[in-house]
Amino acid sequence: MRERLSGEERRRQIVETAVDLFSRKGFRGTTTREIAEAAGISEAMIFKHFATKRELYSAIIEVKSETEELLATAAKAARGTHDAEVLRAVGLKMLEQTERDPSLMRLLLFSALEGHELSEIFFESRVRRLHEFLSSYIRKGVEEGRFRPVDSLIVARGFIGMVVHYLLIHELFGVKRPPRTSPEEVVELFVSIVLKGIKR
Amino acid sequence: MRERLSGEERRRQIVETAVDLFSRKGFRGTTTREIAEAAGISEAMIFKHFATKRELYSAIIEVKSETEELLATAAKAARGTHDAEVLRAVGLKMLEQTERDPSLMRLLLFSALEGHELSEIFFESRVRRLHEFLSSYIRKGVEEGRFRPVDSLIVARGFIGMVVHYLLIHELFGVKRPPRTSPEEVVELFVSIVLKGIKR
DNA sequence: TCGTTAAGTATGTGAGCACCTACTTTGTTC
DNA sequence: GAACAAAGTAGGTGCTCACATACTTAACGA
Repeated sequence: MRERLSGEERRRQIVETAVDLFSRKGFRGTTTREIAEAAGISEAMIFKHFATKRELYSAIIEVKSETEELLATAAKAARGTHDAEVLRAVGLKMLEQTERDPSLMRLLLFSALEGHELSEIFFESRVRRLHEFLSSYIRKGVEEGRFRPVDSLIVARGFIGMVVHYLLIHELFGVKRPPRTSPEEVVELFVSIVLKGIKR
Repeated sequence: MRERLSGEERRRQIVETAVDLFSRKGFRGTTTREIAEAAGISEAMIFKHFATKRELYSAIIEVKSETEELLATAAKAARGTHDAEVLRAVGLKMLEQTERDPSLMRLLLFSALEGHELSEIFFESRVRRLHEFLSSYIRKGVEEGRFRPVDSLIVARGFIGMVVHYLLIHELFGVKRPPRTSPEEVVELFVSIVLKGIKR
């Protein structure tokens, strides 16, 4: 016998199931039938909760854009004394979060490539705000004379790019992780390069 | 009246048309009907040249993996005197190549996300070899004492990550380019950060 | 305990997909 | 200029997809 859930619960369960499938196979690559099977219900239940497949996809993206742990961590770290702490916190959080659940990164890439209109919202909440945060932090360092005069936004993106690319290579292209190098060491190296690279 | 081409020519034309469509909409998002229409022929012609849609996709990836201008440029630059020249050459080439034709980058991402089996070959020829090249260049610098002892592969990926992420943001997420900063300046900044960051 | 509400299902349906079959046109060769 | 091979087409075919319809079952308050 199948478990009977409340509307709210079932809705959440459908979203969770769909996240997994969409992130692995994309919007077009995932069928509503598959989602229903994986959730252990009939297809019609999906359409009772979401008018269209696209609406389900949008619901996912909205839910996923909300969980904004990353920025909070970064902001807290920004009150630390050393520049290294801030960058390290951001880098490690990105690594940890993505390695624990790569579906977000894949979803972001898929929606951008497939040209989903909600990709922008997603990008805005997940990427842009992080860029802004790091950028303004670096700009302050420049103004205070700790860093040489650089375009802070480009530097911020550069640092994030290092980390993102590292993740991309492992999570997306399946390159096996270097056995003797820990994530902490990798982030540490990136942090030290950027900080040495922009200091006066 | 439609132009009648030789088999070889038509085959090439189909591939070119398909590259454009696949890179914009992915493998699953592109229909053989669309390709035929865009190429100005009937669908059956596609299947006369390629047994399956997947075979057409594979043909594309093989063709696209071959054009190895990038590494050649890099290798030439490696004979230059200054480290900056080498990194600059690699970075600029990546920028220039991708901005002229973003389809390659999109194709690479799509095939990795969609889990196409040829993604690996693609990755190997386009990405991995560049990593190896830069990595061994940096390793030499470390051995010769110009750079501090760092994991050369991580650094190489870090630098490439900076450039790739910059491209990703603009080509994929459609962020408008900063009006006052030229690509040359951006690459120059990345190069200077990495070189200052790893020098003794 | 009965009536209402909402969760849930079985079974379509029309559109669009990859791919096929049976055929016609065109360039080339002797 | 006839024979032949290869380029090209019109019009399917069966399958899968998103989504719809008509129904059944369970939960729960009055």
